[in-house]
Amino acid sequence: MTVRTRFAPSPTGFLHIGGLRTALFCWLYARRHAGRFILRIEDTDLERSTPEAIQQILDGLEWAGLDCDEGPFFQTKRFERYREVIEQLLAEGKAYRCYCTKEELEQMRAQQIARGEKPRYDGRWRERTDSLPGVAPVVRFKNPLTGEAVVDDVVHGRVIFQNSELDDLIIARSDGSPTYNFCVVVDDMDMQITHVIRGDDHLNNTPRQLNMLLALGATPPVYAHLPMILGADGAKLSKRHGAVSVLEYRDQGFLPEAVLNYLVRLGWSHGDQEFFTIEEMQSLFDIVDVNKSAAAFNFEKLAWLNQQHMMRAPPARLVPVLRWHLEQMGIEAADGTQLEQIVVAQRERAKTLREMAVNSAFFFRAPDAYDEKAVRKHIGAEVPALLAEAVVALERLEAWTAAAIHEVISGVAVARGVALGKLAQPLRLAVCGGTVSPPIDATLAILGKAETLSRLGRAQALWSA
RNA sequence: GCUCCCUUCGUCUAGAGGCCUAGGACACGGCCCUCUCAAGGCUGUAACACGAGUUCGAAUCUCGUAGGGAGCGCCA
Repeated sequence: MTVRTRFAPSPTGFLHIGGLRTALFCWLYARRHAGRFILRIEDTDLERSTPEAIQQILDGLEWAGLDCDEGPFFQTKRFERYREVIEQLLAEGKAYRCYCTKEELEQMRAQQIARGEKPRYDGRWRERTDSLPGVAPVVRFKNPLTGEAVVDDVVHGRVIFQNSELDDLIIARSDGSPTYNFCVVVDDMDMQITHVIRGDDHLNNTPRQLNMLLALGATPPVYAHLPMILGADGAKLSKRHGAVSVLEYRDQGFLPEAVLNYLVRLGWSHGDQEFFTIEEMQSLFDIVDVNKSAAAFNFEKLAWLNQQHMMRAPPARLVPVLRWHLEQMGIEAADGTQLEQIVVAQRERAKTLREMAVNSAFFFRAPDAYDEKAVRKHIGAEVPALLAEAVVALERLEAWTAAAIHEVISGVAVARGVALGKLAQPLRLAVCGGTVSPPIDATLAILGKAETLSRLGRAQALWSA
């Protein structure tokens, strides 16, 4: 039997990082077992579902590279099918119409809570066959009164629920529209889902779904309930924790493979390994290795992993991403070769591609000011003469490569009897306006001879005065 | 309130009864490397929630306690 997993988000907001983790585990499990990954949009809540949210989810998954094999399916397009199954259950006596009003139910709940009981429907219409004129009924599923629902969860082990704890849930609203728990059951059955992998906030829904599946004569899927992802403070993940939407990570300069690598290690591990390529995740991931406890999101570790991925990726992989971030800053960088050199020079000194773009702006824009503190520290009385000598030597240089530049600069330093730093820092300051850049030889090589000399000239004029 | 779930360094985790003087990673501190910043190397601080029990032996098994979370909707 081929493995079939599904990711079933509801389009009531953007795709958030917890949802992406769930999607990732579903996707990895399907890929690992040469199965199928199915995308299903659970949009039965007509009030809150929006087309923008649907697009956001699709964009997020595409950016992350989690491609689906089937779908997206939309529950709103399957209402006829749900109606059919509801009729079937009604006809078989496995469901019934309930004419309770919302007010009546609310009162029931209030009384139960007052008595310290678990609020639940008491089944007062379960055996009635009459109707109440003027009231549009809901349809309820006849949950077994006795016995137990046993969920053999891959991550939690066997979890047993007493049927007596469960009530008869509504499967069709008074307007006839089907409800979430019911749609899930019909869809998982129709789509022949073999493994339901989802957040463990759904663990409590599982016994109801299991009972409905059994009532419909379907073979229940394997269940795996993943631990939740918490904010850095250990509280439930929300907007105030910063980036929650998947697309924000793209905008902040994270690589999708790094985000996935970070997420896969939340709740899953493979010995002591921290770095995983997508291919490694696909071949190593297994739900039996998922642990049970919730994990707090840690931006520093994500940033570290992002850098690790940047350092190991082929430079050409990063070029278009860096170009995009530069464009966001109003910098048009046409020369791909130069961008590739920048990537190689900068990737070990930036955690994100956005940071790399910021750090690399000076390659495209001559500094309009020099860091004052640095000028005071590095531009002493001896610097103009030192710089002048370096400029002369650089002007003579034909082969403008990092190695040749290095030779020239260290040659000047040695000749003047000063440490390389005494020359490198003034050069750096002149060329990029600050004290931080890749090694000075590489920096000048990337900048080009003409631009280097032009910037040095400007600085000389200023510092000689 | 009731039901269900969870509990190893600050954080992510390794750990399937002796291999644990509890390992790795992020973060943090120190040292090294060094033209700046990084990256890298070495190194340090730091955890089995608590209490019983089972066992020759428990982070690992059982039961309690405490703390955290989820669910209990004509939301998904």
